[in-house]
Amino acid sequence: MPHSATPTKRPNAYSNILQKATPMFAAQGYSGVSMRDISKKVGTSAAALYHHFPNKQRLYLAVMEHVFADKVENIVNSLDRTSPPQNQLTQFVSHFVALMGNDLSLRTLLQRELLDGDEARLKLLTERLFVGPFEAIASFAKNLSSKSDPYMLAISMVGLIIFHFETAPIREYLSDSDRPENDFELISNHVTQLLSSALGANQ
Amino acid sequence: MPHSATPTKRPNAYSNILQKATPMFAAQGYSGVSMRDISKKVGTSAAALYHHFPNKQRLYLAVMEHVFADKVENIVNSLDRTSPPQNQLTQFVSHFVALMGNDLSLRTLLQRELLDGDEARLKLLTERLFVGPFEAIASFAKNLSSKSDPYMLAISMVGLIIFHFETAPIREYLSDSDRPENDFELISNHVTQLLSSALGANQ
DNA sequence: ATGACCTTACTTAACGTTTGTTAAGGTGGC
DNA sequence: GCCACCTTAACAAACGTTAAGTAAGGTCAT
Repeated sequence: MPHSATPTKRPNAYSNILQKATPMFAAQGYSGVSMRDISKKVGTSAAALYHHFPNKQRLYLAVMEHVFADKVENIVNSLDRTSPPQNQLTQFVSHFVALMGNDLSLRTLLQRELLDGDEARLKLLTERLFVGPFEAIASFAKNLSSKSDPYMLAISMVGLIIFHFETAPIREYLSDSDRPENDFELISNHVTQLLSSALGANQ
Repeated sequence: MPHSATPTKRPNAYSNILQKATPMFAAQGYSGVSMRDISKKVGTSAAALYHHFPNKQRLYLAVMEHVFADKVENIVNSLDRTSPPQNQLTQFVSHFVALMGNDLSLRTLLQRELLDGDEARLKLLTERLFVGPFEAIASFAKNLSSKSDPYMLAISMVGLIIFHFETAPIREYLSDSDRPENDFELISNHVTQLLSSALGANQ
């Protein structure tokens, strides 16, 4: 073989492991996935993983960092602070719906962390990643309504969106009506309308 | 010992095991808790558990049934279908907030099931337990607003409440303002107000 | 260009522990 | 004597992790 057939074939085992491990941890949780499980998916031995990560905990942490980095920060970048708060609301909702809908691992790991995360890790994650977007959301929430606490409102907005994805697997059993596909736009519109009629009315 | 000192001291090992295992599964998840962990908490040997349950899976399922039974059904009973929908909304929200706030295991196991539950178990749980309350909520939601899909609205209501509890552990790191205690009434009022101003306005 | 040397990336084997589960037997109330 | 209820001991498998060795490739003085 003279030179690599595929031009950019240097998968960098490290990030390849992260990539393979991410959906596994998302689907089965930390203690539901063994190092041997991961090694099988990657196609190496279990011991090889220890060449790249000191132990399982640190591998998991690296997965978290890999998943959350950038993506969460992009929320604050996607908001145009100069536009009227109503527009910012619409912007945020459609952006966040797309984020949660397209990245199953991100949403699942986020919810797992809220369930399983010890205090120290939750504090770290929150301060390093969540505070920024949260403040940005609360900021335009404050301009939307003087009636509600903007911080509670921000939590409500996020929860509203996430729960529609969380309940997606049981939706078809909940109501016998032939539901349409789990359409992002359906959720996006529903949430936007609910929030804007809640906040637009009694400002 | 002539007769039992404490009058009703017949703990019925079976339900005692369930009682001890419930918060453990809620906190650590299915694969995070071993049969020996449970046996230690109960105060017996691990093998003793197999006298009451055929295996770990069935023990877990019994825990689920034990936790969800009654409590979830009570939601539909707590609703007075004859009162105006606005009152039903207030009733439901305060009842559901109390339920989620007072029973940590219930909420946590519910969320774990939505994350981990295989299709078959989710279908079973939904049809046997969730459909009733869900229809009841959707029913008064339909009378509240003709604008939104009542089924999506019902999901929104539940998600709104649950997420405020889900994010409770990171709340203090999210905003530096000295938050009050995680007050049920605070959440209850916030959600009720948000929903009623959303739905009362453009009926 | 060669050999010595180092680093990187992996391998197979094995360690001690924990896992779910079973077998075999004992004890106390009916 | 029987049955509900528990015990201790053990099983094979899977767990996280480590040890030791090897093959490939780059570096560098000679």
